[in-house]
Amino acid sequence: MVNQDDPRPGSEALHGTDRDRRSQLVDAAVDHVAAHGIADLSLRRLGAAIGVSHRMLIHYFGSKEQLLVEIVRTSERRQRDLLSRLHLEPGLAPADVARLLWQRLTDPRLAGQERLFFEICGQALRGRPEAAPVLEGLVTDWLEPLVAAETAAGANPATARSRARLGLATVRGLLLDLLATGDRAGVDAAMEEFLRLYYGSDRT
Amino acid sequence: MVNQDDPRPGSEALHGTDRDRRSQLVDAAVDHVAAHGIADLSLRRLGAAIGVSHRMLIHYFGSKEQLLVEIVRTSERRQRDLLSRLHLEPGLAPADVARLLWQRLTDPRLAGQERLFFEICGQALRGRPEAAPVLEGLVTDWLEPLVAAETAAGANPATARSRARLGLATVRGLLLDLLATGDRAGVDAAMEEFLRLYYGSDRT
DNA sequence: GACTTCATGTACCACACGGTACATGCGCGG
DNA sequence: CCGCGCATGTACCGTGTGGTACATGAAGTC
Repeated sequence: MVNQDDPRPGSEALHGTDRDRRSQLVDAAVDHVAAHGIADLSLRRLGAAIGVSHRMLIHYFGSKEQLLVEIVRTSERRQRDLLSRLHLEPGLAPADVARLLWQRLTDPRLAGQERLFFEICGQALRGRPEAAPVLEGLVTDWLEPLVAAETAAGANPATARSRARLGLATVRGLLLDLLATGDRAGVDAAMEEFLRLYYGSDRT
Repeated sequence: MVNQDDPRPGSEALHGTDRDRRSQLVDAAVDHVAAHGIADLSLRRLGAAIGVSHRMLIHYFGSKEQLLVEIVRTSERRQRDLLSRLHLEPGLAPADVARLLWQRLTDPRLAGQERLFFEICGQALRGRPEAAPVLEGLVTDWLEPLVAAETAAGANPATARSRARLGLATVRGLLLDLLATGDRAGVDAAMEEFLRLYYGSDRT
């Protein structure tokens, strides 16, 4: 009765509702963080925002650090889901696939997530531990499918890797531009210019 | 004798040594911030690091906010100086100019500054007020010289703008890739691929 | 040589933070 | 109906923060 908190939340002691509550909390936390940033997050404010006392966040996640790890992981998963959920009808030209992907990425409803992405990058580059694992997958995780697409399109492996890396970097750079300036038309035009260079001027 | 601090540092009351001291402090602060990040900066730690009491930082800058403004502004100025100090001998092909600029930007000694750039971006995208002014100049300030270079190379204005925007975004995306992965060779290869697409395969 | 000015330091304040101890109350097994 | 386990809340603690009041001492002035 002295200490009734399970010191190992997430262990086998958690079943059913408890696990549900936990993921429900982390979902709400990601939403809040996508909207308000991760920089000056405090357990108290987060708790107040999602309707729980900061005590419970500690209870479910052990510490602020672990909660942040969970938030970052979940946010990453959401990002990746967005790509994998992109089921394309076959017969589309690569340039059109890219254009479609760009359209989805720049959906204003995703702006919060994209901002969060760059914010987490900034923190991770500083060595903030809970954001550091992101750096690993930041490039490589996205590279694999892109390389696959390039090789399928007939590029030799080395070129495919460079081209994939280039495409990823350009998309991110333009995304940053869009978030900073909000100049949708200008950024879209730059993207079109890129597609022209990347896939050739003929849209097959 | 009650309050001997000038409430308006930077006003006409500051002359000579005072102003020098101030800029000396902000220089040291930028160095420290480039090395240790801006996220969890505290006046006390910064003061200890650069050899001054946190009291004096308040004295010279009025508040932490204003100090951060100064730091960001100075860091920006340094970045831009880096570009303008790039006096190139004429007769270089645009692709070679770009390659040279890329070499300088990716100098490991600049890694701290580059990281700081992305960190500030992340914060600014969140609406942190002292970083917000950065967003304005983040694209446009760099676009002007690039557009000038493109038009000089014979592109029509609209295309020049899109191409400039694209080049800037790609450089930044690849810079982020480099900082995250450290894979210098891979990123350089992607850059070469971009230059090939951007300026054509022939290196005049 | 007394007076003033001002840069700098020391000690302090109120506050918000992460984290902990303890209370409370709900839901379920007997 | 009881009793226990557990989710949740409240009150607290130590710490570090930005910012302020006041002390101190070294220059410069008349």
